[in-house]
Amino acid sequence: MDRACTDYDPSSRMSFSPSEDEDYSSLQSPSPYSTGALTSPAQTPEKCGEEKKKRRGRNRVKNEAVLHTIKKTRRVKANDRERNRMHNLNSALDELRGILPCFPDDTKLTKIETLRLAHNYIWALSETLRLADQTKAKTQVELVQPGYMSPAAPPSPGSDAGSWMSTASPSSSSSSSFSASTSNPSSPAMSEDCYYGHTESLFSLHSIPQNFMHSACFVQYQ
DNA sequence: TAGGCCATCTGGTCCT
DNA sequence: AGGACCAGATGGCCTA
Repeated sequence: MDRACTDYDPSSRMSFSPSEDEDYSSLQSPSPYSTGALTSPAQTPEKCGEEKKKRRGRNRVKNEAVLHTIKKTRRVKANDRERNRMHNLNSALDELRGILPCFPDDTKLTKIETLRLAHNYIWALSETLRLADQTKAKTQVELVQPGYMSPAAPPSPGSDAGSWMSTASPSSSSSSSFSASTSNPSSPAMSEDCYYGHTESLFSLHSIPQNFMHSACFVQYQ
C-alpha cells in the first residue's frame, strides 16, 4: 500500500522543469559563509580559493537536501490530492449504486458492473418512455376511432420478451457490443422487489410489460 | 494459488 | 505555476 512512502528513492530522477530548479535556487538560504566575515585579511589568495571551494561544496550538499525536501513535499501534496480525487470518484460511484435498481444489500457491484448496469438502466428507461408514448398515441387513436384495431399491440406481460430484446437492444444505439447474457458469474442476482419498486408506477400507468424492463437491465457488455 | 478487484503512488500531460 | 486528470505499476485482500 504505502510502497512509495517506504520505497521512496531520493536518488531517482524526477522530471522537474528547469524553472523549478531556478525556484529552488531562489529559495537558498543565505550562507553564513557568504558574507565575507570569515575571510581574514591575512589569508593568502590560495587559502581563499580553497575556502571558496569548501563553501561551494557545503552549499551544494545543503542545496540538494533542500531540493529533496521540496520535491518530497510536492509529491506528498500531489499524492494527497490524487487520493482525494479518487475518493470523490468512489463516492459518486456509491451514489450511483444506490440509485440503480439492482442493489442487493449483501453484495456490492464492482465499479465496472456499476457503470455497465447504469448504462443499461438508462437505456431501458428510455425504451420504457418510448413504449409509453407509443401506447398513449394508440389509445388516443382508438378513442377518436372507436372501431380502430391496433395493427401491432404491444406484447402482454410474459410474452416473447426475447424478441423485444433482439429488436430493441442497446446495441442499436451504441457502438459497444452487447448481449443479453446473464451468465456473468460476478454479477449479483437482480433483486426483483428492489428493481420493480422504481418502475412500478410506469408499468401500471402505461401497460409496459415488466419482463421487458427486467430483461433489458440484464443486458451486459462483453 | 491464481486471478480479480481495489487503493495508492508516480510521472507525464493538459488545463486554468 | 499549480492543480486536475490520466494511465501504468505495485502490493494487499479476497475468493474459487
